[in-house]
Amino acid sequence: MERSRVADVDSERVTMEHVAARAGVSRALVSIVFRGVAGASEATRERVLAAARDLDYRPDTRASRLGSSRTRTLGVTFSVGHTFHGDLMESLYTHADAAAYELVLSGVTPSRSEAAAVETLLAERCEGIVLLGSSQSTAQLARLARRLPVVSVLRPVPGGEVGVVRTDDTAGLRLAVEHLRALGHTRIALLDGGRTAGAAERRRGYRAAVRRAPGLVESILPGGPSELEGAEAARAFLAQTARGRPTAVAAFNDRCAIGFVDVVRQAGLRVPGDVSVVGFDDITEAAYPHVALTTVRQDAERLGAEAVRTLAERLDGESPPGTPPPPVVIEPELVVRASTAPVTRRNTPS
Amino acid sequence: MERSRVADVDSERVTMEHVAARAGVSRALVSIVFRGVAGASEATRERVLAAARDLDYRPDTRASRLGSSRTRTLGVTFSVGHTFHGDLMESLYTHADAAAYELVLSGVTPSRSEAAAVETLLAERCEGIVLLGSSQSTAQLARLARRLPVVSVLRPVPGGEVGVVRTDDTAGLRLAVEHLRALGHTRIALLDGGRTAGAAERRRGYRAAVRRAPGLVESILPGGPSELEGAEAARAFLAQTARGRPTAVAAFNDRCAIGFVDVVRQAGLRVPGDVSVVGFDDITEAAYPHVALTTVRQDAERLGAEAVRTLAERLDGESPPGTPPPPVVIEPELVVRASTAPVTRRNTPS
DNA sequence: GAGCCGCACTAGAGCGCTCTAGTTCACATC
DNA sequence: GATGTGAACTAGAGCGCTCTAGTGCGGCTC
Repeated sequence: MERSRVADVDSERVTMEHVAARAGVSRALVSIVFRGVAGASEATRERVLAAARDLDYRPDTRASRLGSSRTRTLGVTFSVGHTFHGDLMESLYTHADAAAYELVLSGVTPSRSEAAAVETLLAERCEGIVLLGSSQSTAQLARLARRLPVVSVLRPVPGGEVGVVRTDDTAGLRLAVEHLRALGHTRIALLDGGRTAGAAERRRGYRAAVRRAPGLVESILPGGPSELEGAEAARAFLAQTARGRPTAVAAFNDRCAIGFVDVVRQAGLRVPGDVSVVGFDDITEAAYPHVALTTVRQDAERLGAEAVRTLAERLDGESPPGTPPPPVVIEPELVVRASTAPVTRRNTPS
Repeated sequence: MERSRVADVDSERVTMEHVAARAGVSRALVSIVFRGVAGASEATRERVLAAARDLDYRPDTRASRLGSSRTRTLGVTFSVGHTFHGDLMESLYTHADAAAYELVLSGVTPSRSEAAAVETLLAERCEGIVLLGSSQSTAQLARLARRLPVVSVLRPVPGGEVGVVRTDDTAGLRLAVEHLRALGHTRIALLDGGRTAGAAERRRGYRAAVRRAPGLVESILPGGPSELEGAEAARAFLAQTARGRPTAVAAFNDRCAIGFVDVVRQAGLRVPGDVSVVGFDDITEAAYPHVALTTVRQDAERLGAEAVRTLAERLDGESPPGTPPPPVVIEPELVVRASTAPVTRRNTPS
């Protein structure tokens, strides 16, 4: 029963053999044509492709990966529905394609852990793995990196065993703080990112920038990766006396900043009139006219490009095997929009 | 050169053969253990698993899919970074797992078309395909459905060749309009979704509801799938005289609603004091306290479950092959939060 | 005309699994 | 003791490709 149904399916399955028969050549020749390597005359090449088109044939990737010594496959773990991961993925697809690698995606959801996602990538025999905003421990990552080349995007990993491609988070927050200071702000708060990837570095950048500049006052409000935490931070912000409140805020990321802005505006404050806000990432929404968020831009295009390059160079033997490449740190860029303005008498009632 | 490097990799590769040798059994027995089928004694089973653990072995999915007549694999196309697709994916992973299918993801990005995404899924020899919010033409989808079972989630497809799992969009907008009417609103506008999946049905639902209820005035503002279009619609809304403006708005989706609310609030209007707003989807953000959007909830969990069930039943031969199942239409649910309120004298200056 | 080159093409042995058709063996049955 | 039974296990032929090591042959040189 089961067998017979399967047999039906089998009979429909068109393989290289069928294409070869139709084109009047050997299987090997068809393989040569589809891999795009030398060894077939132009005439035959076209005949084979025509036969394949007629039969609606396309090579079975499972079989080709098995047959070849290389799978030319890169695994990617990411959070499904995460806006910035979407931007990164766009870049990964482009550059993987250019480097002749295929991408295998494995999503991380509330009920599907990153470890499980990685497990399926290993079972697929990916040659390298890209982790977007990994939340695994350094030890776990190091163990994985001993198996195959791994690059952590967005999240720094100490120890040097794991490849890292990230934005200079520390410099990013320095940029944010200096921008606000140049506008005359002295009470600049940080909406912290807690334990999220990159948060520790941004906190460090904030602290360093505040301490270096004379007259700045350090003030850290608990925040987090989404609008929810930004909104909560706003409530804490509003609970302070108007006199004692910071006049500017640097947020862990754009979504956090957007949640913050939403709530302070609903409370009747003006952004940037009463409080200036700087985000981080430059997600698509930040550029929408009604949001117009000043932010520290992470270059998704370059982050993706470097992640692929890092792995491809190791896999293609262009860089010494064994030694993972040094971390790639990309400089962020301040994008000034309409959520920041010079400090005014209104928000510094001295 | 190339060869030698590859040979090194080969030597590291641990296969079923190695596990079998270590456990002192045949390859076939190891296969039996890993597939979890009957035919191995408990003692042997444990010995094999122990050997596998020692060698850090995991079966090669490429090879197992090739060897078996079934791949037990479902392909999914989705928009990377799309919030609601993230919610759906969560459900898809859960139910695919329960039905003993694996998911293969293929992302759609601005530079990677849905057709290209489908192409890689076919090359992977998926047994069925789930399309989230497909934007392909009916003809393209019908052609694909002739090759293998396909289910379109969120987007209705006429013709009956393609499986469909969706929310009753029409009923959803009726729910929204009736809720607003019950609050006393008579001028209820629709922020339209344009050509996005589901938009036509929602428009129809809005029209029907408005026409059925005496006293309601039809008013459609161009909108779209993101905050950007919601914000633009808000500007058109604000351009109307305060007297002539609708007192309530039903948006194509939550993101559109959020953009709308943002802009009208920045213009000094109160939501829901001056204008009530209803969204659609019930994305995570809609429930955040500072957003508190009244919305028509699409049940991501059930949509995902039905998508998997539809395909699994056809593939496992439980439903007659050839005839695609009837469309599954899931009733939406109104979630009342704080963005809607009874009409007041203030917003109906008669 | 012998010898050689290089292009176009083929044979066939893998790749790491699955799965059918066995084999083996302890134990029960008559 | 011959036979049967069923559980535990194995042999080996695929699955649809890749890729090395060929073969065949037209054209060139000397």
